[in-house]
Amino acid sequence: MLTERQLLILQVIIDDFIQTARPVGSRALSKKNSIPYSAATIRNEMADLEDMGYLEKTHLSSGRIPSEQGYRYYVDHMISPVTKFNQDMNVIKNFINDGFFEFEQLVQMSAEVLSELTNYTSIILGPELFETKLKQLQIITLSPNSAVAILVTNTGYVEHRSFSVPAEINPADLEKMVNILNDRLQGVPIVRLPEMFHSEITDLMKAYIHDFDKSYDYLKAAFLQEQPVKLYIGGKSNLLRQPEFNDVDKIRAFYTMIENENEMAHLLKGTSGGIKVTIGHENKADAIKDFSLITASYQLGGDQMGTIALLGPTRMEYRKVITLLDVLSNEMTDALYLWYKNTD
Amino acid sequence: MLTERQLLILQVIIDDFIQTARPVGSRALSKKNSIPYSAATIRNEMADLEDMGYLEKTHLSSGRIPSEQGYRYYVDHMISPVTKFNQDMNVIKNFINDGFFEFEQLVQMSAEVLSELTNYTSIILGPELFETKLKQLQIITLSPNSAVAILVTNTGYVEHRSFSVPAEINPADLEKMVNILNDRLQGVPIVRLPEMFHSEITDLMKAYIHDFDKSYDYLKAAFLQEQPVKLYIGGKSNLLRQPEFNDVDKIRAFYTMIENENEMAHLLKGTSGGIKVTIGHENKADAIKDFSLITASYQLGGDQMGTIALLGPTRMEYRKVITLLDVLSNEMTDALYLWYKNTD
DNA sequence: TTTAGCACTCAAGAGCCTCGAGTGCTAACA
DNA sequence: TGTTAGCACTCGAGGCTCTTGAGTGCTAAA
Repeated sequence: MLTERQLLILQVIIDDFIQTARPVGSRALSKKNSIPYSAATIRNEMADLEDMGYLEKTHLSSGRIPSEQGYRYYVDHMISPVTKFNQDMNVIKNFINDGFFEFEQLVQMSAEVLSELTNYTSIILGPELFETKLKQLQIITLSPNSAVAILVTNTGYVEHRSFSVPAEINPADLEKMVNILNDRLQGVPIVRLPEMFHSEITDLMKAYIHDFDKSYDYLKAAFLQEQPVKLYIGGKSNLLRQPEFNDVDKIRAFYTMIENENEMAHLLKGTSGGIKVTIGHENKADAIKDFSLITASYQLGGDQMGTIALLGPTRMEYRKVITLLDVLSNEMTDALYLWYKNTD
Repeated sequence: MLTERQLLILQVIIDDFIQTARPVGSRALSKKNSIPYSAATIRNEMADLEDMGYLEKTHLSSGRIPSEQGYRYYVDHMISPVTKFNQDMNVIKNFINDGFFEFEQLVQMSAEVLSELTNYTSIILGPELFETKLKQLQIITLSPNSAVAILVTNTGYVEHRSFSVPAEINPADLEKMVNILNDRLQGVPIVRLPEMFHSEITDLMKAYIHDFDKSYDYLKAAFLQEQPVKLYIGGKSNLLRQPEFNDVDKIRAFYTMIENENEMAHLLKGTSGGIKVTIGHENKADAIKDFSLITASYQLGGDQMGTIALLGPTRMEYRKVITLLDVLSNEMTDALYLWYKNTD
């Protein structure tokens, strides 16, 4: 268990290091008003904190920096609710309540605002279709040999895809099929669409449609092809301003990782509700063992919808980031609730 | 005018420097089989080429590197049609002819393939709606207070936007209006939509629709709000592998620029048909005075549609890039032609 | 228990040296 | 007259060494 004094010293060291990115030494600490002990005393405490694993040295005679365990303790026990960031919180609230016009836009702007306020990189994983339901399917013929397929969910999500129609397929047939599908599939959860397509519908349609198999394959491809995950990343270049990024190799590693959308999406997925902080080696992905990731989710009526995250150096302004993420995810959840309430 | 020998030497120097990124000296040159002159002779020629502005030194006693003027000459006079990149060309042809399913996907994949083949950063400016025509407008009511608006063009481009419907607006009215608009506006060029909305349609509808003004404003916002430009950037981290990027400040500058989508779009716009090479200071934007930009456009039946570009260091493999861009833009134009032919 | 004092450590930066790749110029050669 | 060999000179890069300053641990005194 840490003593009062150790707590104080640990906290001040971490706060200071987060600000300056430089190892903090006993003498500098002893000069602060908040710390009424001599350098020697502080040295003793620091040595103890190091033994306990909360601090580290960068080399034998350097000042101390927080270890990952130190950050962990800091995040778990030392982040009292702060009103210090009121101004930033208002920025978020205002921009959300400004009224948004489109869901994707809201998400994208959130990412930008967030990384601007924090100077870290923000990542937003778009809504999962998991719990949404089909509102409408539609096929629009553009020419004898091309068409565009549109799928709309009850949450207003629109997917579309244009494709060419081979000569042997009759566009009119396609439209007929889509009409039938529309009647029968409305309200079906998107995830169940593939099986419904297959099991329930085909019998009915076979009777009506000439050359059914080919047309069916076509529709299936048009509507059910898997969509890539939606990932918005804001402020990629922000991190370059952090002093830990003075090393070209680190930059390379960072950008190589961040451009791998699949890996990023994988990283964010599976974070359930609430705010979660992952520090350094706690991260599964090797590429961000030097980073901390803070995730929060925004929701629509209890079903998790998406994830907001901030990625920064382990030396991160945890307080600020946690506060802001909390506000943002609540505001988004509220906004989405208002937005979609009464949706079937 | 350059002599035979000067031409040879200039070309070899540029080729060599493009490969190695190191200043090339007279002695190294004289050892090459293709150059049967002694180091001293070469030194004399190099001095002349420097006087003429085609070469530079990095410091008083360094080897020579091409000047921007040198690259310009190289690009204008020394790039004979090359079959050397047959293999890469085939990669492009194959992937395009693999059959694509969606326009946006094609564009995005092109960007990726291109930057993979070249190791530079590729930028693709999405199609302009300029010449496309309206195929269909649609409004889908999700709930009493939200709806999604969808706009489809004759080229299969789909734009959509969800928005909330204030209590005082009757969704049935909206649908009625959209039906009327659909009848009257089909085939109208997208750019003319705003004026058509205003001038031709309002009189007709005022008669039919209760509380017309509000509903009208709403529809207008839903369908006519300006869309941001579509910009795909592929292989952003590729350039980090180039030796000229060993400087953190340069990296910062590069990423800051590349994330500014508007500026990038502006840079690519206004490049008419054909392939255009802009070297170093020939670029308007300060941020890429160190880079070269090679642009090509892909077309649909003569109307310019979009721009493909590659951004790299001035020390760029111009031959390869030009060859590949040429192939890609032709292939895309062909593919789009097949795709959209017979479209109204 | 706290503090002062002292010997010790290390990173970072400045200064210096060496090495190698390059140049320009001059004089000799074909 | 064009080409080449030779020589003195230049400069960047990398390796050494030294100094400085911020820091530590340990011991002994208050």
